[in-house]
Amino acid sequence: MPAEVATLVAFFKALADTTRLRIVGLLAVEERSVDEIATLVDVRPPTVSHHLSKLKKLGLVSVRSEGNTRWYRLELDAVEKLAREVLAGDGLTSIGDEVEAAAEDAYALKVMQTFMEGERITQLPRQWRKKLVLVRYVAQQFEADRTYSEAEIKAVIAPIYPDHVTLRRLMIDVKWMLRDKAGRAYRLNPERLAELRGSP
Amino acid sequence: MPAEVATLVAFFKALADTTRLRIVGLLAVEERSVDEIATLVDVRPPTVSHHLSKLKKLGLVSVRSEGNTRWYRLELDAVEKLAREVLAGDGLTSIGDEVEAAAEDAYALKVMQTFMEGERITQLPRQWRKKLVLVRYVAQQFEADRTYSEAEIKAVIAPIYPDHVTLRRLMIDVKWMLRDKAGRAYRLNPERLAELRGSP
DNA sequence: CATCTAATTAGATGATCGCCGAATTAGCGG
DNA sequence: CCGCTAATTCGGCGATCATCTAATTAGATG
Repeated sequence: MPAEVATLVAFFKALADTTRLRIVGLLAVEERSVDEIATLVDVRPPTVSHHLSKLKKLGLVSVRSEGNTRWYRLELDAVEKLAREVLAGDGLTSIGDEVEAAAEDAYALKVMQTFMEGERITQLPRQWRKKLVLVRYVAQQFEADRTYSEAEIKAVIAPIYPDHVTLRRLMIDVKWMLRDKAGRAYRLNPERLAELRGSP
Repeated sequence: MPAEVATLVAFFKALADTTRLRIVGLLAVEERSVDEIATLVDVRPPTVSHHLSKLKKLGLVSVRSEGNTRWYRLELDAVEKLAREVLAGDGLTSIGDEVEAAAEDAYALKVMQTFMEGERITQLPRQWRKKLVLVRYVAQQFEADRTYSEAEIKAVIAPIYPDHVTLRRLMIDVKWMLRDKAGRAYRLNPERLAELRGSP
């Protein structure tokens, strides 16, 4: 299973402080007491205690009591496990997918609100990705399981956007629609119908 | 060369924010514009710009201009390189060494200030590591290249700490001092003289 | 039981930092 | 050259967080 965003952020936060990273460094060498750490990194013991409790909560560090001094040690396995997730190659990519999946709809919606007014496209965006959103919207206006003549295509598109030729060409470039190689018949690409209906 | 503390902290800081990590995730999949990112992670463009500039300053991200939109991409090499330093096994350890080297003196000083008064040891600390500091101090009071009888040892230690027997035994346990196996002669361990003179 | 030491908790302060809205700059098209 | 879009910069607000001192808990010692 890929890394959760929240988990990774927590991990990075833990090491994103000079004092805390130095403490972790010390514990990577050998176990140490709060008091030792305090003098070695030059902060007061309460501060060290505070940092250690954070690290402990994440399982990066463990304690052993002896008398009334407490010996802290680094849980190297936990550290390496998390660090490895970042390296995993698709570790970051999977975060990207996660974000996209959650927000692709919102993006399409925003683009449509910007470049359309009701059912009509007011202007074609210049950015390719935004253009795609509108082309997809137009393609959704066609029915599956039938063919369209050039005139019929125009009849559907023109009310949405005057320059129907451009939009027809775009639909074909992007392969939402196929052109019959023999004559002048068009039809929706049957292989991508599900894709066209689904939200993304 | 091992990782600098400051470098690593900067790296962790960069990824230690949910929004920023999600942005990095998106860029790990494909290059994106500020505007797209803004809608996908649901913050205003100025915020995205702000984050991207931070990432760029660290070289984790690069830009390409096209018209007046700017396409950001992730520098995967840079990310992996830094992440690998953490995993390097001795990556964290080397930080520990760095901290120790810089502060071991301070630690010894503090221990001595706590448990000594002038030239005299007021009390022997219970923590082993603290005890070591004082034992080392005592060992430094002896001359190299000569031997000591038991009485002479006592003559050196007693003014510093009444229980000279304990301290003598400690010096031997820790191997600052050697006991002649035949008789009753003691001398500093010649193999560790340099260590005894140097500050740590 | 009184005392000492090690550590933690509590409360306060100051700095950092993410986020936003408003204003500004840069590129493009009529 | 004016208007539009994309992006950045600026100033400010609010939250988070590292750090400190002071007070408290827990162990060990005599």
